[in-house]
Amino acid sequence: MDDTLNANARAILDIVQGAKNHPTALEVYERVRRVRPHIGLATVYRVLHQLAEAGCIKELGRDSEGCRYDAHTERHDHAICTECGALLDILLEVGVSSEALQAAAQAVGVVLSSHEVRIYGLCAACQVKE
Amino acid sequence: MDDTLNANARAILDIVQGAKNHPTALEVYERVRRVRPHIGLATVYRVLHQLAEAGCIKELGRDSEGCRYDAHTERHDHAICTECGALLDILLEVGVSSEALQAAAQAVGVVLSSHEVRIYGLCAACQVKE
DNA sequence: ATGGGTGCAAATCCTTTGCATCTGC
DNA sequence: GCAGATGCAAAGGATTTGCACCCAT
Repeated sequence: MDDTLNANARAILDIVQGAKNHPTALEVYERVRRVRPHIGLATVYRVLHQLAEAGCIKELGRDSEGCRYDAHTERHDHAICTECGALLDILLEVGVSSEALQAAAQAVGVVLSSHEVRIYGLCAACQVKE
Repeated sequence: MDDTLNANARAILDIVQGAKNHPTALEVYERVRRVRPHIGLATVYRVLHQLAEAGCIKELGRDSEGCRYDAHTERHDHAICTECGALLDILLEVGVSSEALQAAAQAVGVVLSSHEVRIYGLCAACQVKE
């Protein structure tokens, strides 16, 4: 999956995979610069798109900071803080029944390929601040 | 819920509620201009935030076109086209068990307030193009 | 020499902000 | 007259693009 990657792409993939959070393109840029100081921001964006296209990473939606990337490619769910926007990985033990998903998808003419549950609420840090 | 709104806010809320799709701020702006030609884009953004804050509408995540708004405030789910990004309302008849949601939220220290299921796949229009 | 990948800078796009003006009370 | 709302234009921030350059083939 990754032996075709060049040095920049390799470094970027390593960073996304090694990140504990879901880094934005800018965060990836800053981190990759420590290893490859001459890399340009445009290359980071280009490579992130390629990696997402290739399925090595996933592009999560944008929030106020920008687009976030996730190297955790197996199906999983997310918890999102309604206050600060923090995005945390979760895994629902009991998923949604796939018949229900299929039915809902069919109802709007969509060919189902995956799904994700998002739960919203206050994260631990924001509970304290309230 | 809306008798405290002024004319601009009223017009904007009407437009979001009357929209069949999930309009972006720019779309709302263009539509509200037909009714109130002097309105500024900044006011549209300000009012949309206020309405979202007040719970009259919901702010959906941003996609390539920008931030989308939804006047459909009851809990529901979405189908998202992986090709063109189209965002469609769906409702899963069989939801996720609330115990599972609670458990997952607790596991990451989040106080659960709502949830949403997202299904991904090709929308009808994009199936044809493939 | 050739083509893809790269860096830089400029351009774009959406969104926010500053500020002077206008409005309703 | 004042406080809040508004329009306009400028600023801000993320992402994309144009283009010349460089490297490996």
